[in-house]
Amino acid sequence: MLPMPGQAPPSVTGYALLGLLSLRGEMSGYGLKQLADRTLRFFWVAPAMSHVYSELERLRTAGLVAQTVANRGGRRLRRYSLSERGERVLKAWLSAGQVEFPVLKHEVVLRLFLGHLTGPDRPLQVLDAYRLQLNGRIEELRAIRGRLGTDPHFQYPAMVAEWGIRLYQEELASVEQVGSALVEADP
Amino acid sequence: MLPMPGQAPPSVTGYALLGLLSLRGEMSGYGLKQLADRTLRFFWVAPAMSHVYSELERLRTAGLVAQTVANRGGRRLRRYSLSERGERVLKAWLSAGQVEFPVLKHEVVLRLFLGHLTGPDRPLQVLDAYRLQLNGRIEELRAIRGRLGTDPHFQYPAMVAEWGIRLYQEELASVEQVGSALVEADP
DNA sequence: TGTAGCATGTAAGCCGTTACATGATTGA
DNA sequence: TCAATCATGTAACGGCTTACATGCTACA
Repeated sequence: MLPMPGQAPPSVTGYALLGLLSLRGEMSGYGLKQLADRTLRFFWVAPAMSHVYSELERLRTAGLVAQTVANRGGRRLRRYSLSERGERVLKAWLSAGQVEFPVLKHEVVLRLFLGHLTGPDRPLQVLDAYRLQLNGRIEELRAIRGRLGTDPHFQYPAMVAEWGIRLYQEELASVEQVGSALVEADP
Repeated sequence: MLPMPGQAPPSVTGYALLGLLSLRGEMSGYGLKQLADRTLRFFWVAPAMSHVYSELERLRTAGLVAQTVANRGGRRLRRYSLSERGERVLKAWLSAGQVEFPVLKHEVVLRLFLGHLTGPDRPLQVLDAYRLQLNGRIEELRAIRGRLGTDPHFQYPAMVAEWGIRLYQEELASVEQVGSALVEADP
């Protein structure tokens, strides 16, 4: 049940990758990275390609993923899937205790926080660029939400997509509000 | 203007610490950590004590902070302040180009995303605990906002506190909404 | 007199990134 | 035939954490 005695348990990102495998079945490291970019990125991280490979290797060593190696054109193509043990360990982790409070690394707000060093124009400029990026993200998420449809197999990812759309829309509203505060504080 | 040729520029956390020094003037590493826990934590990170010390040492080597060493009871008490060069470098960074899109590491949403492995009860439970933590955070931020008052010197931190209160309140609303979706999807 | 808070550090190690290196397959 | 995409990896390093180690000061 617990990750083998003497082995460090997977990192949260490790568990997240196991979760992606549970959702989509067998896939390559490359494919997993693509999937992470469409999912995990919005609420966890977009792991680097090399990170995905090293993490998969660690999970394989721990017996949490199974690997099948095929030879195509003289090179090996690996495909990974969740092992039974992997599924047990993942479920145990999901059901277990403490969930960390979210961590936000928000450079836009850092710029606002240090506004006394620049005056209000710079935060306003940054906010403006941020607004554009937010609109882009909302579009991405809407497209993803659309593709998920009403298939009950993807109902949880669909909820997450909707959560994200809402979050970014609210960020947009905050941008407006902070913008007004900055303009008023200008003199 | 640029951080010395041949020296790596500070990390964002390095700049953030410079910013805290610019806001409050001379202080100890210990004090800086306390301040970070009341400010940076909400939109960047809560750096570990040892990280604050190592970062200050790096900034000192780069000539961005000045250090004064006093002897009290046979041991050295160090106090740090922003150097002129530090202020120039910080302002240059604040005014410069690309601001990264915020990164969110949200374990609560990760649990929701993988709901197919647990069923809706576990995400509901997690959401419930999260609601409590959010209320706590909102209280903290309100207290901080209150202490900042209307002093124009702290008007930007005050805006950030207000932004945070709003963010967490919206998270609370999202928790309600996701909760309803989970209950409806239950069967 | 004891304990909570102030204060400073070192060492080991994990998580994750960038840069570098290589090659096959697909489709325009 | 060329470029984009699929695909797999290694090396070096940065940022940050945990664990460990130490000792003073204020105050109840």
